[in-house]
Amino acid sequence: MINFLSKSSQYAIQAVMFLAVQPKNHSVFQRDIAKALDIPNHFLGKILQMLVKHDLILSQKGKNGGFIINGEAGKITLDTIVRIIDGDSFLDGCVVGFPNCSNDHPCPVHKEWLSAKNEIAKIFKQKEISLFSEELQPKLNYISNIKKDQEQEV
Amino acid sequence: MINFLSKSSQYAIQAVMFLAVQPKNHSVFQRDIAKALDIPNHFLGKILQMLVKHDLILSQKGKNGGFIINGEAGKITLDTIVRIIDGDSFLDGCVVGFPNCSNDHPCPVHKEWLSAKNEIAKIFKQKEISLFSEELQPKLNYISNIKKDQEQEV
DNA sequence: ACATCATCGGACATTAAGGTCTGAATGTCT
DNA sequence: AGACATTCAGACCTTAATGTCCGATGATGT
Repeated sequence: MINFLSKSSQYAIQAVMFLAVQPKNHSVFQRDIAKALDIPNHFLGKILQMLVKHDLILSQKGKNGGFIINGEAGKITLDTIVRIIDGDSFLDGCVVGFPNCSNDHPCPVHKEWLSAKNEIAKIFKQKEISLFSEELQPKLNYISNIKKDQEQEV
Repeated sequence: MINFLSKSSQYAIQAVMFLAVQPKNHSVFQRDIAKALDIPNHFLGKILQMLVKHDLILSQKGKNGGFIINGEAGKITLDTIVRIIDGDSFLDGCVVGFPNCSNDHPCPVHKEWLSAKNEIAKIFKQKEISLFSEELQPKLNYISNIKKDQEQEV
């Protein structure tokens, strides 16, 4: 299976979704996020730091510390997260890797791939985290259930 | 930039396109394909071997040897090539990497991503190599021009 | 002030993809 | 038959992403 997004981006998105689902003003420890989502703890650490630096989430050191979503959780889009982690050019480039493929000088699949990329870009830009909860509560439950499943196993 | 396809798949597709564009019964040496498409020579070697094993292209050893497309060039789809190189599950899996995401148990972006994947799958399955030449001759020229550009530089 | 706890930050280890090299196998030409 | 040219096949190296470790930093409660 080919990863469209890097693991780092995937983990970042998962973490933000998880934090967005928490009760108001409820911060979570890194290790608890890692356990709930089955992400390597220290690897998650660096990803959370990046999200903090870009003000998507807030961190608090020491006792009763942890991470919490910054402001309006719903305003964060997947696009924002991926650009922070994987950079702005995550949707650029030729699918089949021709070096000088461009709109002026299109490779054989250029037009078709452009259309697919636009649909992907739409998903990433339009969908704010909050929309998922408004549209489909069951989907939001998916994420909180991950934690519950984990606890039941222990 | 994130690679949707692996380099190996990209190189394989490029090589097949290149061979499909050659004059009838005209075989090409590995090193000439590599030079024309700017692909590492020996790396291309293994990819060509895989394509030979799966009967997409034919090989001939010795003097006047080389590689040539097998049968109806136009009948080869991108899907066929990618499955040979990257495996059958190249479009499976959750975009954001949730471990147990499925149709029955969808993650927050499951439905949207499914739709995007379907469009991508359509591109890869429907589009035979021949269609590109029928639809858009300039696009086919793109590939032959790569070789010409190379020759001019030397 | 002090002990404690969790994030922060850099160094280091592991893994998988990508790429290189060399010799064997096999074909063609004279 | 012999020389030669090319693919075939495996071992090996390199690089970037992923994952681990540990000490420094800063906040909190007593």
